[in-house]
Amino acid sequence: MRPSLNHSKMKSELEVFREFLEQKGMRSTPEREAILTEVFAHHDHFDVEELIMRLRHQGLRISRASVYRTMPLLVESGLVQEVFFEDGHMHYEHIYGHEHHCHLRCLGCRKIIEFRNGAVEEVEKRIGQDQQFEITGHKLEIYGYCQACQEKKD
Amino acid sequence: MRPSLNHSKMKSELEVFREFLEQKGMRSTPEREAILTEVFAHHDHFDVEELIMRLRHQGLRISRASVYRTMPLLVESGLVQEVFFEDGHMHYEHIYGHEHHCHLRCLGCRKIIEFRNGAVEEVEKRIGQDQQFEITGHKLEIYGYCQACQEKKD
DNA sequence: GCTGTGATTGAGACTCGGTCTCATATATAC
DNA sequence: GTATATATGAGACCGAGTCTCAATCACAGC
Repeated sequence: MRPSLNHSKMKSELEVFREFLEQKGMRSTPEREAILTEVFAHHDHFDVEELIMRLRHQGLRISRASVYRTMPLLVESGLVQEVFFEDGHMHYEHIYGHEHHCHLRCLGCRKIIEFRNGAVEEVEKRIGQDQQFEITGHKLEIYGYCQACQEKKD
Repeated sequence: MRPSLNHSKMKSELEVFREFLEQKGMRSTPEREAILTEVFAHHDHFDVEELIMRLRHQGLRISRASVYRTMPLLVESGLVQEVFFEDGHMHYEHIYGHEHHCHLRCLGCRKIIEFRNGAVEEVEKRIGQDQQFEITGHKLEIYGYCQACQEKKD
């Protein structure tokens, strides 16, 4: 479902992550790389507890602390982004290798619909210029009711 | 700074809140109304702890539980919105009587710049039509570096 | 390849935002 | 005024995320 970019000339996420760590004077460790690999192994939104379960399921016993410590690194490196905060904890998705997209959230069934819309990026660019702001990213979240839930309401 | 609408023909926030509560079969209480009043007494973003301190400062001893219980009501009634989750807790602002605006967040100094841009709303409307979604609201948060922090980085 | 050392990990204690419980109080219907 | 269902307050509780510190490990320098 999620549109992918042409990967032929792209660095792998592992390369990107290693370079990011090196440039920060941090070390590449099996734990960090296993977390990265698992994050990119599925294409859905996830939260940290889910990720830990998936790692456990692989037979990898990486501590909760390490996973929590690694998440901000993945975000800072631009490989992953925070999507939304719900049910008391943050939800993430990997974004490296995917075109930027925004989220429609149904308040009825909690379904998330992803969509791409170039106009958003253009508006963003203009706003940055107006405000003399160097934009590094944005989060657009639209909420409401999906078609099915609109019908249920009636 | 924040653009206000023409209030001449508008219901007061208190009226809106009372109607909202009645329509939900809930009661209007002095605690709920004091919380509402305090929320509308200042024009900055706030978090629940701050709000509780402000209420205490007024000599009002409303329990944390009541304040936490009231916040979702204010949000659901459309008087208040969640702005962003930061430092481990949610931040709010009152929106009733103000034009819709979005937020630029500086990752350097954490400053928040509010701005209004009609193009965002138009894009949103179009997206809703495309996806057959009934849109009730949206949150656009752009992050990056303000002019001062850009200079500091060099 | 071995060594030294500073970064990293893991286990579990800890913090703190937010929720829940339940006895008491109170808003509203009659 | 009375009945009753809803709301409040105090504090216990929950759970996401952080911190501590001893043990381990990645990597630079030899």
